[in-house]
Amino acid sequence: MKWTDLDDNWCPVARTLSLVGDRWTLLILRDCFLGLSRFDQFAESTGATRHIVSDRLKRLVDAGILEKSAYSERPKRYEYVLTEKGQEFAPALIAFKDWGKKHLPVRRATQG
Amino acid sequence: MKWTDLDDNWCPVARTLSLVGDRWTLLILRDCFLGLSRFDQFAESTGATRHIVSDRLKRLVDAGILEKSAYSERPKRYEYVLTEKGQEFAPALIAFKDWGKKHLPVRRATQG
DNA sequence: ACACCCAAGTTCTGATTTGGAACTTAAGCC
DNA sequence: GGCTTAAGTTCCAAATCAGAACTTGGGTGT
Repeated sequence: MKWTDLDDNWCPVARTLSLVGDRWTLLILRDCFLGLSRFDQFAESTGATRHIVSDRLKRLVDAGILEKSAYSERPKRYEYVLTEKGQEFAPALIAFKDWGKKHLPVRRATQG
Repeated sequence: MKWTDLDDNWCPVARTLSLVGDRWTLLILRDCFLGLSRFDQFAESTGATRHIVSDRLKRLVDAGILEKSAYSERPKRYEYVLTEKGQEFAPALIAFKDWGKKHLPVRRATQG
């Protein structure tokens, strides 16, 4: 079974995962909430390859979660911003953040 | 960059994703909340291959999100149940569920 | 005893997806 | 003309996945 076969699953969680169920997609979404909006920013911030960033942005735009618009005409330059549908994804990321803060503390500076 | 390189990221969302940032893992977690607990149940319910189920259950147990315990001694049979750490992941799945229900309605039975 | 069934995995192979780096396109700057 | 920026695309090797078969340990039926 593959990715998109979940998109008509009976379960709303599964349907959601068919769209955003991979780490890079969710990381890009996090970046959007942090105010980033450009291709290179996503690539640098997430650590994903440009290849992946390109693919995931396409999916997100197709799904109506992000909107691609030109912020410069010549040279053509685009930015990606959250649609309202995308904005409403915030609770999920907040839940991830809260869980991570509580259960996965960064354990560097080992009691130095 | 790979999966587990996110586990000491400064961002709690990224750290969370290093553990549960893939569709099968999250689908298995959903099943746990629905009351499923056995290997074959996860495989059938999620549609993931046994290979993947095996791998993801291991990760979840290692991470302390699920606990593996024998429900039968001879033959040895195991089940997987949410730890408290795992239980606390509920808000994230609820957020996914709510978002999916609102934004990704199943569009079959097309106005039949 | 012998054949068949179940649960929980593991193993195998071919197909798909990644990762990483280089290349492209279009324009501005010096 | 040559360097820089931004947004992608292309290429190949490596990692991961899908699907099916096999394994292990025991129970059930005859």
